[in-house]
Amino acid sequence: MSFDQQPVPEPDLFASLTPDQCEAVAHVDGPLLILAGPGSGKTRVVTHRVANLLRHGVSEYQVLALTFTNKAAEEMRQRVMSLTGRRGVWMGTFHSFCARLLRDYAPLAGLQPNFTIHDKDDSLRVLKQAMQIADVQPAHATPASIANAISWAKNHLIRAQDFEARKNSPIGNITEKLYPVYQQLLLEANAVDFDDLLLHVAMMLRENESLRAALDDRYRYILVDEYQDTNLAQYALVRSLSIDHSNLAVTGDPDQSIYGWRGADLNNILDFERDLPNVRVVRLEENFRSTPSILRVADHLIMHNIKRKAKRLFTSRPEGGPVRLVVYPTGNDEADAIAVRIAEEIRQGNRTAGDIAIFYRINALSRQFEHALRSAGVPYQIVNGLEFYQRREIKDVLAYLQLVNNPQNQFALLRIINTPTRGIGKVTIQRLTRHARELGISLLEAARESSRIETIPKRTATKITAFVAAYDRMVQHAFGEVRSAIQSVLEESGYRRWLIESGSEEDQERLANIEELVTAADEFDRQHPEETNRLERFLEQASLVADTDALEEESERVTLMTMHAAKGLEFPVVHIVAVEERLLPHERSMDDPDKLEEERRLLFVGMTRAQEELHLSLSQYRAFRGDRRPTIPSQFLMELPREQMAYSEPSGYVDDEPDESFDIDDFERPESAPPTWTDEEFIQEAPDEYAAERRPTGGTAAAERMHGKLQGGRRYPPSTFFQGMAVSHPEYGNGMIVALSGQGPKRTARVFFYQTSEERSFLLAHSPLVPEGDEYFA
DNA sequence: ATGCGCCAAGTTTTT
DNA sequence: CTTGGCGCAT
Repeated sequence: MSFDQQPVPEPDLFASLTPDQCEAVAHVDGPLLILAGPGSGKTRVVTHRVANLLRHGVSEYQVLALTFTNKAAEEMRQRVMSLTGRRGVWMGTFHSFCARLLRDYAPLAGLQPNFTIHDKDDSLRVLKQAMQIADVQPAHATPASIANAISWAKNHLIRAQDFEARKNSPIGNITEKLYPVYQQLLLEANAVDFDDLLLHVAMMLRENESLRAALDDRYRYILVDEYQDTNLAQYALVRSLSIDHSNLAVTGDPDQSIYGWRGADLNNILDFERDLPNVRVVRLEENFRSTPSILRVADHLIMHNIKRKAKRLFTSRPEGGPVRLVVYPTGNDEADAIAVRIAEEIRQGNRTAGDIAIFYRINALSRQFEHALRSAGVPYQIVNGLEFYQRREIKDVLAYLQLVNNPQNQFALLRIINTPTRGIGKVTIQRLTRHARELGISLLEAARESSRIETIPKRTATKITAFVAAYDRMVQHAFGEVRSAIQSVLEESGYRRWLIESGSEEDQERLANIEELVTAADEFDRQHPEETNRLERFLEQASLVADTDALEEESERVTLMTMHAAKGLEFPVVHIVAVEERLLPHERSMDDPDKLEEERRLLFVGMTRAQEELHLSLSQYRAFRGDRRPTIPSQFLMELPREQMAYSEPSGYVDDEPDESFDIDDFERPESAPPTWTDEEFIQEAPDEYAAERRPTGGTAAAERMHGKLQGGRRYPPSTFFQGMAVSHPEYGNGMIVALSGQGPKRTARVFFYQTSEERSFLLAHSPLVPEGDEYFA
C-alpha cells in the first residue's frame, strides 16, 4: 500500500498531542505497549488511536476495547463517538465481554444461554451448600477463605478437576474437596460466578481452535486498558485472540498495579515485550494533571519500590502549594477537622464540593467522614461497599427475576420461596430438595408437584402451589419491558404489600430503594428498546456494575472512596486519610515484600489523583473494634521528601503511655530530608513557647509533643470548632457554640449551655471544651 | 413455622 | 460497632 492511498490523518486527531502521544495514536498494525504514567493523557491517546484506526479503514466491528470498569468503557465510548460519530466499537469490561461471548457459546461450557451470574454473596451461599453436601466442617478454614482459594484457582485457569492441594495446606485440602462440588452446584443451577466468566471463555478458546481462530479474525484490533491489572485468565483470553492478528495494544503502568490480591500478574506487563515479537513501546511520562510538588512527593514514594520499570515523571504545570501532612489526636478529630476545612473552602468560594475527594484504605473508615461532613453541612457521595445492588430488598427482587429468567436457579428459589414469609419453612424446603435430588429434577419442578410428595402436608402443599402459580404469572411479563416484569414481581409475590404493611421505618426505606430499582429498569427499557433478551441483559448489567460506576462526576458533592476505587479518576483537591501502619500498609500486607510494594503503589495511585492540593493525614488514636488504640504512623511517610512538605500537628495530645504511642521519628529518614517542616497551623495557633521549643530540634520536638510531654495542652485544635457545633464542658455540661472570634491562640468561642441557659466564653487553646460525644475519651 | 434475642465472630482492597 | 448465625420460646 503506497503512502498516497492512506487516508490523510485529519489534523484534529494529532493536534495538541506530544510527539510520544502522536506516535502511539499513529500506530496501526502490530503489538503496541503504551507505558502511561499517571495523568499522561492515556485515555485521550487510546480514543484518538481508535479514531485513527477507523480512519484507516478498519471496521468498527473489528475493534475490541477492554477496560476495567464500565465507567471507563463509557467514557471511551463517548469520546470515540464525538471524534468519529461511530458507535459500533465493542467497549466494555472483561467480564461483560466474556458474559456476552458465553451467552453465544454457552453449550461449550455446559451451560444454557440464560445462565445467572452470581455475585460474591451468592457464591458464598453456594459454597455453604456445598459444604453441607460434602459434609465437611472445616476447623481451620472459613467459607470465605475457601471461596478465595477457588477464586484464586479460577484466576489461574485451574479447573475443579485439575485442582491439586499443596502438601500440608489445610485450606488447599478442603478446597480440593469442595471445589468440584461447588462447581457442580453452579452447573446444575445454570449459573456462573465472576471468575467463571473469564475461566469458561478462556477454556473454550483453548479447546476449540476453530472458534478461537474465528474470533481472532473478527477482533482484529484489540486494546486493553490497565494491562498491569490483568490476571492469567485475562491474559490467556487476550493472547488467544491475538495470535493470527497480533494487533494488540495494551496500556498500563506497573506503578499502578493494585490488584495483585485478585490474581493480577504484574509480569503480564513487565514481560509484554518479551512475549510478543516486535513490540513498539511508547512511554508517556509527561504529566498533565498534578502540580510539581505533588508529583515529587509521589515519585519519591514510588522510588522505594524495587519491582518496577524506572520511569521519570515530569510536568510543566505551575508549582502550587506544598503537600500537607497533618497529625490529629483522634480519628474523629481528623474527620471533623477535614470536614470543617472543606466546608470553609466551599463557603469562601475557593472550591466547590465536586472538586474535593477523600480517599481511605478500607471502606469501614467512611463512616466517620460521612458523619463529619453531614455535621458540617457538606454534600457528599460515597462510592462504597454496601452498594445499591447488594441491599437485601434489591437482591430479593432480583432473585425473583433471576428465577423467571432461569428456572433452574435453585439458589434464587431458595432465597425467595419464603420471602415474604408464606409458611414454607426449613423442613418443607428440605423435603422439596430431597425430592428434587431423588428424581433429578429442578427445585422449581419439585415445588410444582409438591401435592404429590407424601412427606409434605396438604396444607403446606397448597401454599407451595399458590407460590408456583404466582411465579407463573410473573413469567408472563418476562418478555416485555423490564419495568413491567418488576411490577409483576412486586404484586404477585406480595413483596410490596409486605413492606407497606410492616410500617417500620426501615421497610419504608426498602420500599424507596425498590422504587429506585423500578426507575433503573425504566431507564434500561428506554436505552434498550429493541433488545430481545431485555430481562437477561438487565440482570447481567445489575450483576456486573462496579462501585465506581455509580459515581456521579457532575454532581456538586464531595466524593468519598477507597484508593482502589479512585484509580483512573482525578480531583483538584485530594485528602488521603488514616495513613497509618496496619491500615496503609494494611496489616495483612505488611509481612510480604511484594504485598508491601503493592500497598506503596496504592498510595501512589491515591496521591497522583490530585491535581492541585494533596493532604495526607493520620491520627494518634483510632477507634478499632469498639475501643480506641494508639496508632503508628505509616512507614510510607518516612519515604516522603518531608522537607518539601507542610507538616502540622494541630493539637498537643496528652498521652499516658508514651512508649506505645505515636512516634513519627521512630523510622529512618533519608539523609536528604532534614526535618525542617513548615508548620503553618502550628505557627498560627500554638503559643510561642511551643514554637521556641520546636525550632532548634525540629521534628524531635514535634515527636515529643506527640509523646504527650506537654502537660495541660489543649486536646482539640481550635480549627475543630465551628459555629453551631454541639460541645461539652466537664463543668457546665452540653452546649452549642453561638459565636467564634479571634485568631490563633486567642481564638475564642462563645458557648450557650442548655442546663444553665447561660452563655460563657472560652479561649479554645486552653479550654476543656470537646465536641459533644467525645467527652469520654479525655 | 416464626420471630425474637442473644452471642459470637470478624471486618482489605473488587469485576 | 456492625452483621450473621444459632437456639429458644411462642
